[in-house]
Amino acid sequence: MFIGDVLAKAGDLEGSKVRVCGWIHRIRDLGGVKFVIVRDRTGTLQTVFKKSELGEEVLEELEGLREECVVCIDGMLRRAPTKEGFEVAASSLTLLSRPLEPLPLEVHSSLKAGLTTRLKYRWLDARNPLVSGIFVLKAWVARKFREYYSSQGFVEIFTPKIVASGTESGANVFPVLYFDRVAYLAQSPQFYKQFAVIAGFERVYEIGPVFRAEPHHTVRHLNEYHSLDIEVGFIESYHDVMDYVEGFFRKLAEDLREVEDVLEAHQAPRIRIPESGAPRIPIRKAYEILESEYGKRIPYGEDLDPEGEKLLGSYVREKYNSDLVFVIDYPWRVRPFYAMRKDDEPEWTYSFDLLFRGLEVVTGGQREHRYERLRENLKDKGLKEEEFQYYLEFFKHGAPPHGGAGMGLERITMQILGLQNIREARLLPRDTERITP
RNA sequence: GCCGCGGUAGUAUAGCCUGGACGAGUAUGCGGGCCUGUCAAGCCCGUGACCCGGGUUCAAAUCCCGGCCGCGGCGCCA
Repeated sequence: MFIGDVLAKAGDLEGSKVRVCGWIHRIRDLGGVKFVIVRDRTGTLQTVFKKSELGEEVLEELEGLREECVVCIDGMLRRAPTKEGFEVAASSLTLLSRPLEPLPLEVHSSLKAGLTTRLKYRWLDARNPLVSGIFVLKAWVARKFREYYSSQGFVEIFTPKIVASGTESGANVFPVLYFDRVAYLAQSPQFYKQFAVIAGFERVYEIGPVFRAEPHHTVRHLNEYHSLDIEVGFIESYHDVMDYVEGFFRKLAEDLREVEDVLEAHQAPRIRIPESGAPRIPIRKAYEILESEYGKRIPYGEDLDPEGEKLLGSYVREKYNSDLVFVIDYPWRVRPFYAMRKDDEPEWTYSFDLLFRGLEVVTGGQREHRYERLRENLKDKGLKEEEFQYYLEFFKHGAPPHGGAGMGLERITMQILGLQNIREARLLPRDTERITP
């Protein structure tokens, strides 16, 4: 039985025999009485061994016991002035495994170690409840994503991660040997989710890994991460896509109490989204706000830099009491060729980014679904049509207007919990320096 | 890719600027001892480190040069 279950039913189980299995979290040895705190995924529970009750022999078995030994302990559950309100009066202990060497990382205080050390010994670090909580929350976000979009009539798809070319410039992809040819790890499911819409599924979503071969050195980039992707056909405008994205975040905000324990442990605040909706600010307006409010100048027609995003994040927080802000109508020159350009001003696009507490966590927009326009876009970007031939083919036989978005699962997790480094939100991060463990 | 910072016991740190009493301090872990209600248990004893190579100097953890490794900012992006 999980410790969490024992504690949940403690009222009924009081006075009866229980068995708890897990790792030894702490030992407090007072000589004639020994407290052994056991930890499993669901919590910790104190067990107590008394010499006067058990005799010398049982106590001797505890010699050499130390932190992170794997044990099962049998005993009687009773009330006690512990944090949990209960303890197990132990009758026996079964030792299943013990550390062969001094621990390179102390589990109960692993967060005091440097991130490099923690990642090197991640199997120890992840035993810290504060750490495993991150991944419980991450799994919860993924589940909410599935639930929300399924409920909105979306179908989950599973697209190839080995691909023939990148989706944009092709510069930032990892090559892999594919029999006698070179293939690449997918940097985005972009083309295939559009494929799925055109193939008649109309509304699709996918949770999958994406690979970016950029040598970045920052706290918000990984070379492998999980992308939450959606794509929707028959939209009226890119606002429909934003509505779907906002709906998902609203769902997260509403249901956040389901993961209250994790939030409390990380002292994470609620997600604030105004009743009227998250503000949608054209980037040209954002330039003005940054300049007038903060004296921050972004060159006209450029993307926001990280500082600009942070500032805009605090602006909407104060002005709209919102953790979310859509920045819309990005310049054509900073967006990929498949973005739809605005009818009346082709230097701008029907696209958006979503900033969550000042960090870009979602990118999306309406896609160009008209074959000839797509060819023009490619040409305008200086891309070779031949390289995107297979993609262009999709659009020859009836492609509805559509749009979609890609969201970074680790970035969302990081922003919900206020983590300082995205690597914390990835069990085994892949970055420029790290491919093990 | 460009720029900046750093590398001291298993882990986390002090010391470095201003070279000498640093024979490298502290916490925790680990080994041993005492202890029957701890909850960061406590107390006592022990254990264990200056990234590598070269240079300056009477003297280098400390200053200089090179290397290796790591971290971060920017660019790019989720």
